[in-house]
Amino acid sequence: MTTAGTAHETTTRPGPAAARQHSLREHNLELVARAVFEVPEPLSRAGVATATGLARATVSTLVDQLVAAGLVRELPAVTGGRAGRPAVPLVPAPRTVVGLGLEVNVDYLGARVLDLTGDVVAERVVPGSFHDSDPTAVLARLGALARELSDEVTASGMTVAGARLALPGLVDPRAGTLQVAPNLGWSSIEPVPLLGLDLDVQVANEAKLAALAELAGGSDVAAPDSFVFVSGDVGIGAAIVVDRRLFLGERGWNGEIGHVVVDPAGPRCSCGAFGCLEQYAGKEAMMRAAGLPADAPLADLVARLRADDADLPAGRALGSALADFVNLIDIGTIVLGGAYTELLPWLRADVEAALTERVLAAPFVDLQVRAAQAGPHAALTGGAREVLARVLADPSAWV
Amino acid sequence: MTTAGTAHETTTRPGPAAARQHSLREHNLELVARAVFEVPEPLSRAGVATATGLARATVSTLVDQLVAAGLVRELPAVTGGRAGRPAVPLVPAPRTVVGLGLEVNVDYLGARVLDLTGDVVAERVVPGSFHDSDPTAVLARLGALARELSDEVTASGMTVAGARLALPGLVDPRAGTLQVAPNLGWSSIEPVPLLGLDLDVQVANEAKLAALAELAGGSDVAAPDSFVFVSGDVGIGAAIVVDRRLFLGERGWNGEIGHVVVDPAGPRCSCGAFGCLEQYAGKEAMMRAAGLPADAPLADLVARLRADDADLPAGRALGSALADFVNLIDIGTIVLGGAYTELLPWLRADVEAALTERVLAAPFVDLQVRAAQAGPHAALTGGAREVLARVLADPSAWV
DNA sequence: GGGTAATAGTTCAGTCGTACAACTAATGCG
DNA sequence: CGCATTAGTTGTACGACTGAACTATTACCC
Repeated sequence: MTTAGTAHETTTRPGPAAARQHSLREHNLELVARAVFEVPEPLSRAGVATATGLARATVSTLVDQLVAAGLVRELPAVTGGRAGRPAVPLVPAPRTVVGLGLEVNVDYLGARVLDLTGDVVAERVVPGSFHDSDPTAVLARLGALARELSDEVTASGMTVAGARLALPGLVDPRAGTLQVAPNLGWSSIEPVPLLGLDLDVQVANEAKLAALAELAGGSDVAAPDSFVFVSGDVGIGAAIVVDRRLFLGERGWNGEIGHVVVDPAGPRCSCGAFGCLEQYAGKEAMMRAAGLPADAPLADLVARLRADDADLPAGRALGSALADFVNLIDIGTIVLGGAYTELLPWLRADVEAALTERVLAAPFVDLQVRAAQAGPHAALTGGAREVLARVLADPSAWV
Repeated sequence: MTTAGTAHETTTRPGPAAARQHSLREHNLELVARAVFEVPEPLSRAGVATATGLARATVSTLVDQLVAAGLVRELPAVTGGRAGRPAVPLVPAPRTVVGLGLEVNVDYLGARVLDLTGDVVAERVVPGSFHDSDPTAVLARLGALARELSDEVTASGMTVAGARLALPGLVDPRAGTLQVAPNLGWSSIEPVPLLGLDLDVQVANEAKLAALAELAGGSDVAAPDSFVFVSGDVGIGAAIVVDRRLFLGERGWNGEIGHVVVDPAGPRCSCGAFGCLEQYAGKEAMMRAAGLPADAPLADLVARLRADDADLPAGRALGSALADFVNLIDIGTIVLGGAYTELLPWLRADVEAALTERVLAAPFVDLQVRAAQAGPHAALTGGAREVLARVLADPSAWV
């Protein structure tokens, strides 16, 4: 079923649907599933009951359904030092239902499979240079890679619930189209059919999916519930997460911080305007400012910065644009991803100074700037997690 | 019950609550209420059934409850030219449950009562100058005004469901506090107790409530489902509406477009930073640019513009800041309120030029700039409507 | 070792809300 | 005047949750 989401256009506003008996069950099934999945320590049926407020009897039937569907697994009863019948711990079932994350970016192409526990089950990442590439050829190649991976995990008895394709550009998830990806040189295509996959594949913006990966948190630090994720590379994209959900605006084309005005008298940008952030804090601009070739690897810049012990001039520009962002949307935590993760030590001072100087609410808010935790190729992880989150949100489809 | 919302802080994430049988009823009661309220032509019970997808029998019992609660009224059966038993049209009950909107702004103070049909039942607006005023005295005065109005409508048999107090500044609705309102000269106060009202009063930002008023739409033009509302006066505030709901960010302190960078080499702003939009497109800046005294009435500026037939220089700055806004949040419709409503003819060209030049998604979106429709003192209307929207969202509390 | 308290999980009758179908009510039309 | 048509009501069936009683399994104490 190679679908891209049907666009049920009606003249009347959609509005919420009528709630029937089975809507109740679906709602509570999701509630129980979340209770099992989003808790550090495994819960028992009784634990789920107290956590959700549902009756023990109700929880039992719901959990049984999740176990039967293969989404939840029972661990051996643990006879802890407490009196009473030992509890049966419930955990996300490993290696049963999995999500597939796909990505084409400027310098690599890859696919990653995650299971419900968050483990990486399999992955392939192919470095390359996809600047001004041919979408048909590249997507066919990624499709072949994905099919290989998918066949592999299916042979091991897992079910691939769906896939997300991350692209660095303006994407319409509902229509399944890519409007334009400047750094790939792609425009006006329908990427999903070109993959040739027999799966439910949806396209998404790379920064948005990377932000979702960030939500899972690092090994030591938990992710904040609301943050702005800024992915700095050749282009600069951002995503807004509020209460652990992506905020997409009208079409999902928000977060284009790379083209915020830093100085109207500044250099001309590839987008046609003058003084965009990208001309100060894009990867190529940072390289040139450091006296390096525009396409030098990031490591060269880091080495130079280590040696010179001087801040990046990009910091002031980035701080100014981020202050605008915070003034406009009121999110107090900023997570820097992409190249910025590694460059943060030489950016932090100027960014924080700009924020305290320019953000109106700064005296009343604890503004935080932190490095991304999600690791390399975060969009792959985010895409796979998004698929699995959809499974979690509607477990009844799997029962 | 002079409350300001309790802040149930728990260590665990709140999450959705368990759904019981009565949650079903509450959900469907809201669904039916919305169907009756948000439709231009009155619906019958059968009409509501087809519109909501609920069974006719279910709708009947739900409608009966709404009628019994006094939220919905039955009109005389209309024997239209069609065969069959005549339908009983259902309409929002006039003058039963009402909402109270309150506001203190720089140049006036007022209260307005709306009923469920959207009619203004009563209002008082007192012009004045509240720049650097004493919050205790001013709020006591507004409280007296509000009590007068409230007593009046209560004597006519109506029930005041609650009130919203609009203030031009940073407000924390949950805590019921005002952090700072620069143009009033107020900071760090709890306004609600100072009103001395025996009602559920909540504070809110003025631009946010004005945007809600805008949602009701004008007499001729329907309001868009998603838009950015920019309220331009001495200060410049904005609100973001997505799918007919306010987007508030983390604390409701978003939309501070007045302090977005227009030019880092520009004049120093009252906020301490340089080159903020307010220094170009704030009311006082526009007056001075036109050679008028900073506190001249808006009509003087309009007269001058009519005579000169020249665009406002503020247009370019405003357009630049709005382009940043659209790039960051992806909302295609911009509604200009406050002083901008009247000044739009002399701003439009430059604003639209900046948008098409700077917004990355401009080639793919129909960007629209339009004048606000909500009329004078929009925040009063928005506040009252917000109270009534809360009634609509949970009619079971009134049954 | 056996009794008791404690906790987990299951079973079952009770209640509530919706769906479906049959029924009554009221109108237009031929 | 009868029939078709549409609105609204009544009654039965079914599904989902609850609470209480019951079973299962452990720890602890004498």
